[in-house]
Amino acid sequence: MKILIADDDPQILRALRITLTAQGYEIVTATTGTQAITRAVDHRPDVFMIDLGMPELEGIDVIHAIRGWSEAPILVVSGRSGAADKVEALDAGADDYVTKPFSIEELLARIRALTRRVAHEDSDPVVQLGDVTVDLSAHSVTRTRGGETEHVRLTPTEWQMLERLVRNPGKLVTRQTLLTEIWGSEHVSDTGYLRLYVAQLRRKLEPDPAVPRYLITEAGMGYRFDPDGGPVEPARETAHEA
Amino acid sequence: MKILIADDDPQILRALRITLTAQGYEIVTATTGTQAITRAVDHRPDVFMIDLGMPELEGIDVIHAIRGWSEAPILVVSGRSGAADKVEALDAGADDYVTKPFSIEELLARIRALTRRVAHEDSDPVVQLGDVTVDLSAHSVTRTRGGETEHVRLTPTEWQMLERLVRNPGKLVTRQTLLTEIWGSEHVSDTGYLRLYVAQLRRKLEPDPAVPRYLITEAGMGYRFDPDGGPVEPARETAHEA
DNA sequence: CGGGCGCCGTATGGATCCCGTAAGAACGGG
DNA sequence: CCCGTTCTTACGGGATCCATACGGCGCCCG
Repeated sequence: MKILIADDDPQILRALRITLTAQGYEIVTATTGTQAITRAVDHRPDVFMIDLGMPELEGIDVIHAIRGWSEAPILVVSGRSGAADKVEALDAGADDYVTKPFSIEELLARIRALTRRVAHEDSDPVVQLGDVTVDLSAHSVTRTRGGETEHVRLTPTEWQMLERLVRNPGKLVTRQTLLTEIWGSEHVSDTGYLRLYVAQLRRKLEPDPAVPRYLITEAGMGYRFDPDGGPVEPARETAHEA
Repeated sequence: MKILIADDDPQILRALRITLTAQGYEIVTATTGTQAITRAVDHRPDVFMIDLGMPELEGIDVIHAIRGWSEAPILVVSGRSGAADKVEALDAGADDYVTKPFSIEELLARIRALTRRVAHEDSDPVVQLGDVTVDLSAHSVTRTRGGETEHVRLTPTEWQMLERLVRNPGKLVTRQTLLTEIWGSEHVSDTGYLRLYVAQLRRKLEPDPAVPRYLITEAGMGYRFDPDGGPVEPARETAHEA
């Protein structure tokens, strides 16, 4: 997420750069109106923070210029607190207006509110197991067969186990961990739950349940989810390499 | 353009109603949190103006509830000017925060800024469930049978539930989520509400209520709306078939 | 080299919980 | 006071979960 900050006060610029960088934003700064436009065209920021009282070009004109080609949110930061200034800026195309001095926490929250609408493409944890798609956020499992998608129904316990495995791709999940996290801390002795539900999951998810490629069992330790699907032909000899 | 104003001060309500009506807006008012949610579901406003200090239900909870099914802009109007309150409201899903007393001109400008963004978005929430059409924006359900269209009446609670499900197509909606968002955060134990209203919805919407194809129940977890209508042949238990 | 043992996969049956349905009471607005 | 909505209660059916049993496989050990 890239933010362009246009302010003629270098001290404010420095402070904001430090704070916003710490929040994970990428910062581009400008000290004049013309520079703001130039850098905006150059860097294509996702959010604008624009001060009104800049030399060379008024902030209002900068807003107009930006709105000529960008839909990105514009947050105006200004020392003027009059209603007329706010109305003018907002009607020019700004999305929010904050007066100096402002709380940095509030500013961050307003930036989050503005970017929330633009950046709803937060990567959904979606995992592919051959022709089966697992969407953890939607709690849905679908199998695509010949262009047709059909839903695969999972019981709550099956979900619990699948979630534990998929959220740790490639890593071993101890039998102990699964038992205590799903059935409670008092369960330590394996009475056969795991084998049961792993079998059930494989039957519903694996292309060939008899030859597991994604839900791998580590004998004596636990289970592991292999996101790559393992080898296609497991019957060969892959003995000693380096 | 319809605006819902939720405030416990009837005097403010009256003043805002006059001013905003003069601007060409359609106004819906509410004086309590629960009433705000009810009327929101009922009238589907394009913008929300919510006061924080309302009885029955905190403004924050109202914001959460609205965000459960609506993307409409939320403007918080509050007497509290602390940064913490602002951060909390904005992070809960609000788009703007204005402190009382406020300039009416500024308020109008902020509303214009918020609605400007919505006008560009073009999600037309119309869903088909067999021969039944659900128009979320128009707040209407019609069944077309042999060229003839008849109106289907839904109670407010039925709408609440249908909204939650249809707004999240394909995604599982937890029983917990439905309970807390529709009946309040104090409800956690299922006393049978959900089964009741889901049955009611199925009776009114499903082509064959005995074999649900759109309002799918996920045993032990919640419910899910399947926009594709699922398979014609309901999936049997996973045995050993090709 | 062979047997014993432990671990894993699979199948089956019963106990329990959850879901769908219905009928009736309580509540609130017109 | 009537009517629509919401809530309570109860019951039958089905799904889920759990316990048990059996066969296969690899590993350790004799």
